[in-house]
Amino acid sequence: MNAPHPFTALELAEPESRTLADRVCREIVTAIIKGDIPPGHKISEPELARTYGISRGPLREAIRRLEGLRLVVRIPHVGARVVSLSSRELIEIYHVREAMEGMACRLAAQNMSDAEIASLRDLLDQHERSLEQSEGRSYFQKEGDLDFHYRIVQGSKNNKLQELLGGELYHLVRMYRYQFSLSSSRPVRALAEHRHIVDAIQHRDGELAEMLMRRHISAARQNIEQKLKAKTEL
Amino acid sequence: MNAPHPFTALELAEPESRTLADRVCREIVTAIIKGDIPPGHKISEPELARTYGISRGPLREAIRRLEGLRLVVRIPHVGARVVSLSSRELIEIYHVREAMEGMACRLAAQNMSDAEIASLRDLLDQHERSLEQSEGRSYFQKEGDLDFHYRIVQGSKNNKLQELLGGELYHLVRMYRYQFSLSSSRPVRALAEHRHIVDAIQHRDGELAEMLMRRHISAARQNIEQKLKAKTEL
DNA sequence: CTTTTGTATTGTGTTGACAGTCTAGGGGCT
DNA sequence: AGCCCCTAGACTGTCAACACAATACAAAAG
Repeated sequence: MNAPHPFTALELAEPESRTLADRVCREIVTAIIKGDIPPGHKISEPELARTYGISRGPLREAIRRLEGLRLVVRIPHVGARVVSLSSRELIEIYHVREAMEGMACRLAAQNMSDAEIASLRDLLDQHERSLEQSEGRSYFQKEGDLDFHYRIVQGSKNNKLQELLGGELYHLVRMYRYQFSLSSSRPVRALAEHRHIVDAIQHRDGELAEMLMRRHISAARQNIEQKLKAKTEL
Repeated sequence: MNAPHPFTALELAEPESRTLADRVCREIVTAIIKGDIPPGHKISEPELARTYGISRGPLREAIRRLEGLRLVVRIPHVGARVVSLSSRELIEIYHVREAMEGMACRLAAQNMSDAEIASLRDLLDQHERSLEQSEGRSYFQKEGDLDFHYRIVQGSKNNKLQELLGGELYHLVRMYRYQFSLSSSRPVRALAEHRHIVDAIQHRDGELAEMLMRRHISAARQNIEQKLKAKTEL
């Protein structure tokens, strides 16, 4: 009944890609997100080709796709490097999330089915139990939060929103969380905010839902800004 | 001093791409946007390779990039097709624009330099003259409107916003405009709204600027919805 | 005449090899 | 000793050829 692993909702649809390039692309994505390939690291085509046991052709196509996902930057005749994480870019991403997920929430309030809303409540209950058990450090901090946000985005029934958020931004957010260990340090408060958002959606109050989501993400951003500031002042 | 041609702000940085794949990719992008390759058209690799006089290797990488730009959809072992334009997706894009450009406007109000704002006013004056001359059909309708919006996005100083809007959405918007001939049919009103937005930015009133931009795009969306409705009722 | 199956052909996925470009290291010059 | 240039190596960009999957067509059976 439970998800087999916390990534479920975030993984792309196809479980087994039919082409080498797609399969390797996905492997490299997770390798980058988990930090197995560190930020700024040079990506050597012959080396990676040997590592994954494929030729350079499919690998180059995979890299081209990674470029589209903004996970690597390519310079002609020089090569590709994993994106280096700047705190400035992280803040930028949160501004974009505030705007887009706010809109997603507004649309979700008018487009989500009652069943989806109920399922969303179940997810929050699950988070609460997980929160009590581990005293707020394990599941919720890692992928559960993104799981909630992703469901809202799905509930907007807006494909472009889903593509833009799920296709690029969330990869980067996960990457930052893994490497900066910046996972939400205010899980109890965040959970309460999540509940208020679901309430607004259930009442079909799009404006309120949007405002609450924007505040929620804005608060998370300010929390991160403050943390980063404290870090640099050490 | 003036832009050499109306596309300037929209074109990507590099004037001459150093690699075949990049060059061909850009050529195909314009071909798709202009409608030379119609929506839904099957993309045959050998055919295009002959057309552009290159091998299939770089062409495949270009297609992979087009896939990232959401201009083509690929099915493994079947091939790539140019995206087919649905009116639903067009509406979705305008919802995304409302959210993202609203945020861009808010940020622009606090981040644009006085010189940039002055330059923006010049652009609007230029639009007004062009509007008087052609009685509102030529320049402003085609790319001038997007030029204004793109400058606001640049003014936000948020790279992620620039990437997401300039990299994917604006290509699609231009594509729709070319093919549906849906260019803003309310140029005078739109220009007035643009001026109000710049006023708010100049007063450094981010909240007002965001609200005005959201209304502006929302009005454009409703205008399109109404037009599409009238079209289907014919 | 319709349907189904087998075959042929087109096209995608993949590989290996070749050519041009960038980088690094060493030697010569100031 | 420091700087510049040159050469060697590695790597990226490009091309042509091979293997397999999918589609289209045609022939035969119901």
